[in-house]
Amino acid sequence: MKLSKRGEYALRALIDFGLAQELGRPLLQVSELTAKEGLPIKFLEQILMQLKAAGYLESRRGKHGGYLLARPPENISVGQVVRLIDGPLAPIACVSQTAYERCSCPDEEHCGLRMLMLDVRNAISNVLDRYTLADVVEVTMRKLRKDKVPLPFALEPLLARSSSRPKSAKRPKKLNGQSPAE
Amino acid sequence: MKLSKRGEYALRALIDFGLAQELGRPLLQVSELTAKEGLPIKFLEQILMQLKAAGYLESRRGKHGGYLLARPPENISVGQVVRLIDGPLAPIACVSQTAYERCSCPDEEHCGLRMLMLDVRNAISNVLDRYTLADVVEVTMRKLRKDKVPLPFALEPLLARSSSRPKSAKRPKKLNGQSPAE
DNA sequence: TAAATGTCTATCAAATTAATATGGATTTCA
DNA sequence: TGAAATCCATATTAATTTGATAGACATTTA
Repeated sequence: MKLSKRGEYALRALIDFGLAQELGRPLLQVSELTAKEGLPIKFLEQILMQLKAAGYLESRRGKHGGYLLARPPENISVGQVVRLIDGPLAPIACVSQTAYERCSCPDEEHCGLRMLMLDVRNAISNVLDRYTLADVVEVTMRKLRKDKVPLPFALEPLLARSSSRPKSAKRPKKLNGQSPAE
Repeated sequence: MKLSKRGEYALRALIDFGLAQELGRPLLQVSELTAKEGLPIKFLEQILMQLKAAGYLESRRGKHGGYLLARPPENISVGQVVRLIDGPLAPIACVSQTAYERCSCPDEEHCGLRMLMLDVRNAISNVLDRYTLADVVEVTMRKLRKDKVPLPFALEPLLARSSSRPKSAKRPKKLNGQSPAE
């Protein structure tokens, strides 16, 4: 029932982009991400490109380039991201809602394994398809603040003054005066 | 979130052993199983040996040998079987209850991904750890009967008269007069 | 004693996953 | 203008896992 590293990194990255946007600096460089999370940079690049191709991220090229969310986090379903990267949620193809495939058993309609795995699929979907990136970011932020953990993603890493505003900026959300970390 | 073929075959086999026991002929040969489910015989052999080593099955060697359940189906947790064959239920190791491992993220306690995946783990566990083999067999039997599907595992394949009784036989459960299939 | 079965271990092939490498295109800015 | 920093694109490889096959052996029954 594993989530692949690729899937893990993709979600970590998206969550970071969500946090970054919330904190007023939506644009992150690949190198910042790999530094914060300790991931192989070239591998992460591939993943970000895939997320971009799928419409989750957009990018700025050149010297002070980077990636940022292309859509409001409320609009990004965690389940869809997992499907993009790791394939269907269902443990076996014959119970997948999005990628059904007949399985080998002689009588699907009376297959005990299938009934069981359908329950599992639905259980997984009931989590992943209910949460959006915004939910995950929100609960993360809440927990960080509650425990007074320094928030990540300093407002200005070197210079990024002229970079664009978040696409669907919510109210700017005044933060408490934490010193940024890392 | 895949279940491996190995896990799939293991569960299919156990369900079949459960049905067979319920139908009064607990002992099945590997060849019968591969015939019914269409699986590679040598691969299934390995899996059955693993299930035997783990105490789920016992075996009879020699001419009219085969495998049968070693424990009452009520006592076989589907989740434990999946763990045996496919490893922990948790999508990532840092939320596993049975095989916890620290993950790469700098602050586990405030990791959004981790909170999310913990929910997924619990959702999966809430299905797989609640069902026993007996539950799966029962619902399968019920459905087969409701739809009047011929029940599998004829009482006497060739000769098996002298084979042992089921270990923890429940009431013999008079079946309706279906003709056996396959 | 021969046939039918499970037992055991080794090996292999294919697929998937994870990562690395290399060079190119674009932008910024000194 | 040109060098540095970044994203872009593709190819390659290394490691792991998965799925399966092979073959000799042991045991039981008829």
